[in-house]
Amino acid sequence: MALAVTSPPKGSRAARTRATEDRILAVALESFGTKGFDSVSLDDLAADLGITKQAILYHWSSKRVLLDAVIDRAALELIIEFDGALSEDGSGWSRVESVVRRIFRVAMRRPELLGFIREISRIGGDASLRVTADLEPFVARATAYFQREMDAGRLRRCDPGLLLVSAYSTVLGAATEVEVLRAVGIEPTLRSTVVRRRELLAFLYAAMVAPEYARTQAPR
Amino acid sequence: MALAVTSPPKGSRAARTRATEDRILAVALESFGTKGFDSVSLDDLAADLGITKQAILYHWSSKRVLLDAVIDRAALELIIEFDGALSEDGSGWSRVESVVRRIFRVAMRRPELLGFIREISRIGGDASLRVTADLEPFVARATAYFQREMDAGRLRRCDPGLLLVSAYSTVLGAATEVEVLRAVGIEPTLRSTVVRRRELLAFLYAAMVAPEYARTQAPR
DNA sequence: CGGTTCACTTACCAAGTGGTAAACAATCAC
DNA sequence: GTGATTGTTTACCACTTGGTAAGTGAACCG
Repeated sequence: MALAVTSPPKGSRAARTRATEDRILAVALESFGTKGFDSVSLDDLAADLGITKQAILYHWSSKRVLLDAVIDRAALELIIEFDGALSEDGSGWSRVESVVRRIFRVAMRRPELLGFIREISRIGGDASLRVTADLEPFVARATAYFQREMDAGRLRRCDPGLLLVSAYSTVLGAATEVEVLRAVGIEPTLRSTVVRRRELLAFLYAAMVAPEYARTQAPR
Repeated sequence: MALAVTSPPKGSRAARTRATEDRILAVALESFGTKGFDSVSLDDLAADLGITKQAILYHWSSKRVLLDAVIDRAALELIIEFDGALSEDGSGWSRVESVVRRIFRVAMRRPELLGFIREISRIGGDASLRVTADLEPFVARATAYFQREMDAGRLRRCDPGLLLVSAYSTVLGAATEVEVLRAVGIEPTLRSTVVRRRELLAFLYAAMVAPEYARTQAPR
């Protein structure tokens, strides 16, 4: 993601500045997403980056302003990850399946990204307003897609927004709720993830696909 | 829940002590669940309670030890809320439905309880081990129930643990993921909650109930 | 009644918090 | 080259953090 610029500084001054800000945002996103906003001090961040806290405050005037920047970055990365899947070919179930696979991949490779969105929801106030606004275009596309598929009789008819929330939290839960998985005796290894994804797809398939349409298709 | 003992202290000393500890645990659970463990200082808690921070530290030797006590309390309350539904009469879908309704009720009335469990998962380490251990008996009962229902052909056959996680995170998401709901244009009012619950039940019904069995029943 | 225990407060403390001010060194414009 | 600009550091600061030590008044027990 971020171009990891190491010890010998090169490129124009502007480019190096951009690279530094990029590194800070990347580390901040990771830390905020896994440990939580309040649990990460600016000193912690700076130590991880090998710089001083005041260097961070030079680029963003306060921790809160930095958070806004991290929110924008997280939303951007999320959209990049998922919007592509929504644009892919295929209709009905196959497109839903590709989105679910995409979410799983993100949840496995970059759990902090999804964790961060949750964290922001909890902070509330301006922060969640911001992430909501950032993601609005993507949400609009997704619900519009659901609506079209329902009209075409390929998805079970229901509130498209609620369907999105249900699917979102189901996938997010199965992908990230590690402790709960452990509680039911499922160690989150790589192999079990494949099984989990398969079962979850079956769960979602049953829940979402219109039964009349399903009968005309091979279920998996 | 906690017997709210107000200004004039009465009852035996032991009883009053228990009442105080109860109040502290209740407020701590609420605060930790909504704002997060690190975001709530002992001074904040004490101020909410109208006592001093040192009074809290008298009952629990450190903030971390207090957290353990709050975990135990949260797990106990969760089990009280849900275990009853598992023991109710009825089989197959009707029992699942009653559990879902129960979770919704808890999510609406006491969002901090479910939020706290999430928070604990994120803290990780000893904390999540503890909540896992506390909830183990309940989880065991639930998965055993699913297994029986699958054997009887009333629920779609799949991994019972995964089914529990999927159902759990779906319900929890629809019930608590307020920001996401807002993002898809659903204001979490009381009336919309009823609609949401109905749609979610349909979603889960389609996902969980074995199709052969469903055909013999009135879907709702 | 008198001493002990108990629940709690007042008074602190060292470490860490977000944030400011000023010094400094590399890089840019000329 | 020279002087201004820019990114970063060193030095601070006021305040909050979790936690300790000692004191206090009421309830309990003989």
